[in-house]
Amino acid sequence: MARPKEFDRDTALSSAMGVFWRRGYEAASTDELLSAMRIGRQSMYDTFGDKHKLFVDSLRCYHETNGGALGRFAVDGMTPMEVIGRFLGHFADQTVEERQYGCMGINATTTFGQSNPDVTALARRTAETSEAIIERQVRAAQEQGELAATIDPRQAAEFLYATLQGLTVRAQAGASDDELRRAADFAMRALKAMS
Amino acid sequence: MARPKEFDRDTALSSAMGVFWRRGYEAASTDELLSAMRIGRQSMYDTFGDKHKLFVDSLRCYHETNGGALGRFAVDGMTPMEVIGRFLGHFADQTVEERQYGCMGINATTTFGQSNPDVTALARRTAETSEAIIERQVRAAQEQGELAATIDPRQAAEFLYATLQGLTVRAQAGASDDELRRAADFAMRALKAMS
DNA sequence: CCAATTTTGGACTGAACAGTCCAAAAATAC
DNA sequence: GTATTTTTGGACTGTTCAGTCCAAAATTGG
Repeated sequence: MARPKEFDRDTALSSAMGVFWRRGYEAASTDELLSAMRIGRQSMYDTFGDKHKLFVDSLRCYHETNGGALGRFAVDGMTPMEVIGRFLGHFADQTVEERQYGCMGINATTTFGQSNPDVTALARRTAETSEAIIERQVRAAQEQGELAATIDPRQAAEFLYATLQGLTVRAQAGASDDELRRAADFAMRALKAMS
Repeated sequence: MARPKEFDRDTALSSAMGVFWRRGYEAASTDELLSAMRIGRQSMYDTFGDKHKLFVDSLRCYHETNGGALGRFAVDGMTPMEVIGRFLGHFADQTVEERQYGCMGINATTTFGQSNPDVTALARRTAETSEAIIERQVRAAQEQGELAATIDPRQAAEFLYATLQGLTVRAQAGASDDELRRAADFAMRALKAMS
């Protein structure tokens, strides 16, 4: 057999993801990507094809490592409604830097719209994953009597996910801690008030 | 005196805005902008400075022509809550094309984050304008007894604006009519349930 | 009708870009 | 140790980009 690759594909991909996330598709030059990935030009083209394929793979990597991020907000001892509250309120725990990079999925959506099938499909998968995680907490909240049983869990999850995306954009735009917290609190209070 | 400009500045700017809105900052080449604006290269540089200044001016133009767009949703004979319902539900009236271009302000935010002071300031102004329009309708709804007087109008407006931004992103990502309508309905029902 | 001033558009420039090519190095299998 | 295969990195390429330059055209004031 022949010489093995010196680098780990997933590690390099993760580095590329970071660059695309922070800089966006166009602003991320191949040179910048290669420096961050710590691999040679040819290795990148051999392994990933071209810049656009690398981006799609990076977005897939983001989906896999961060798409289930909501799931990690659930900590032992928290009630389902407390978990949902953290979904909406987690911006308070973020640094200014983290906020301003926003969500790579949203950034990809606003950059490519639906012009790219791969990006659209990945965005859809991320949305489905996230909504499923939220829906599970809504159902749990209903089972524990924290939330009215008459609420449609799927609809509630779609609403909460849209609100979460909105808060992400507001945070990226530089909204204050107070505004973000107030909007999240309001959403939670409105949810609890429903019957 | 001397020869007057052959083109109208605002008309040209409006055309540039359309290109930046649809294509994004980087993807909009100067050639594409000039074709759309129907002016020569030199005229653009003389009048607007450079591409980035043209973008900021375009964003300002967007703010001026579309920032108050929410205000136009209010039609005679509608109750304040019906108007708010249209804020959140207007996506149903949009074409697929309109949806996928999203909101130029959000697109600018996800492209530039807070790295550009002019963009940040304009995004902030647009947010303030929109929230003020929403807040006015919330107060009106309270005065007419459609909404509990105990609700803080500003907080409600912040919440509704974040939700609206989220729905815009969901629409841009290709969410179905049904999902958009359900999420908007849910938000309205939650709002009405509050005391 | 002429002088002054500005617009205009096409040619040009230098830089940056994504992507290719190729020779040398490295690692395995035998 | 050698043949084979693959990686590697740097040089290279053609294109595209934002922005500049300049000469000709156009318009107004007198």
